[in-house]
Amino acid sequence: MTIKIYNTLTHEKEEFRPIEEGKVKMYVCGPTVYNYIHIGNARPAIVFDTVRRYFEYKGYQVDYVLNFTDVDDKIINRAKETGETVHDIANKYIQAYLEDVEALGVKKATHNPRVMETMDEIIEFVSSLIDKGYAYEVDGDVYFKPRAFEGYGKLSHQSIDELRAGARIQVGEKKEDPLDFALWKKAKEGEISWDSPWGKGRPGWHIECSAMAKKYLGETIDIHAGGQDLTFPHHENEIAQSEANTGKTFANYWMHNGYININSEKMSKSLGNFILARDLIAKHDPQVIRFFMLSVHYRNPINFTEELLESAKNSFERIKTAYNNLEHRKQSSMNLTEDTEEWFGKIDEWKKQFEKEMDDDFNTANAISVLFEFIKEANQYVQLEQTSTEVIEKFQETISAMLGILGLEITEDTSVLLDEEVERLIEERNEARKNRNFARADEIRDMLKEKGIILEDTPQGVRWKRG
RNA sequence: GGCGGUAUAGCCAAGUGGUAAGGCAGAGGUCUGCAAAACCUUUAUCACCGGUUCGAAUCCGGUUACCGCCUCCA
Repeated sequence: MTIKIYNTLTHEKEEFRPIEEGKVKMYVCGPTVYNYIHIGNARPAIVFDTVRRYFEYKGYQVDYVLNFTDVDDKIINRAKETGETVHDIANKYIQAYLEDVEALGVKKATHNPRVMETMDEIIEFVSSLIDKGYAYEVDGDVYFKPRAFEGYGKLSHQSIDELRAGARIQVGEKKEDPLDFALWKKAKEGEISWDSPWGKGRPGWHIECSAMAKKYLGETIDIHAGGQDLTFPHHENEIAQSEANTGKTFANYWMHNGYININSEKMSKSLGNFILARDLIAKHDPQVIRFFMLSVHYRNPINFTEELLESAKNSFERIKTAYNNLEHRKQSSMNLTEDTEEWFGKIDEWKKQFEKEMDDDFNTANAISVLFEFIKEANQYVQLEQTSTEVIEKFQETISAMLGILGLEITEDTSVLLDEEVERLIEERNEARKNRNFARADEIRDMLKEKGIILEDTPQGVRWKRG
């Protein structure tokens, strides 16, 4: 089965065909590092990490590039406010980003290029665009001319004349056309800058991604991804720059994730209604946060509330409970039962079903619903009179595999060994139950509950967990 | 003004032509000494109007509401 991807370029789901057999070259627009990331920034990190994981699960080798914008007005302003250097600010928040995203189960990118470290390539790129007549220099600034690039607007599906109405010229800019955008900005007095053929300055925002993608992935890449709001102008401009420069298709597939809303309103740093990823991680199990994000299709908006997160927590708990109940049932299972093979077949079917949903434009919402149906099957199995260890283990492996694709895992309880005292209490309770001294039995169960240990009596003996 | 998206049960959320997945919450039942967990049963005709079709949540037209992009933004 091939993977289908909804391509913003065509507004259709298309079968994924890699440029190079067995490989995926993927570029994801990363954060501007002037602050801690909010949960809206966390969404693409999680979503595209899941895309990557699924490709890898299917046997692809994925080159995953995520950049850091470490030279930008906001960073410069931030540095002015705090008295730190631009480098300090950037380093601090890059570190913070990596921590936050790791907590959320995001794998490390193959490359994490930074603007400061890509300056030579950027300057070379800009020069090339000037040479080819797509860009011009005015008094230390360099601008790109969208009108010179045929096909401008093809990603955002806007005609160049309609875009014109929205374009503005800011004070001090010397554009020939309002649509023109900066490739290189002349340095202001005392501002961080780099030498270039046009004097001291720094790159415009869009050019960095074109330069980095080319540097690490080549002139044509498979997938370019980012938040919906980057479609225009950022990605539109990237296409224009890259394709004007190379004459080749920049990216075959464009993927854009939906926003996270707070009270049905877009969350953004500019609106100030944001929740920092690290604050949320401190309060909630990051796995639950990830699970919550993946329970909605990546292109749809997510409305965030504490209640919805709570609901996601309970859902996720159901999966963990099922897994742990399987674990407990292992002790009372036999090596093989007559229908072992039959169960193996059934389990494989569920896995295929799960993959089918993922193949369809990474429909994690549907994949999760398959997982829940599978969980139900597992729960039913656990209650059979005779169970096979192999089948139980296969159930567990499959649950882990499905979760693994989503970047989730059943974490081992590190404090899995009972204190001797607790063990003794469970034993005592068993004795009490035998003697039908239920008052004492309940007393012990309540006592343990207060210590965070939940006892459950099953036909196969006492099952306990930390709650 | 231009472009685009969304509208499905109490809540969340899938579903692009054949009589509505899944989860949370609720109700009833089974199991249990009681509980827990689990299992079983139970809750919608898909914003509205009209059209196409044997048949539409799903296609077309219109209406309403909300949201986003067009300006830094995941």
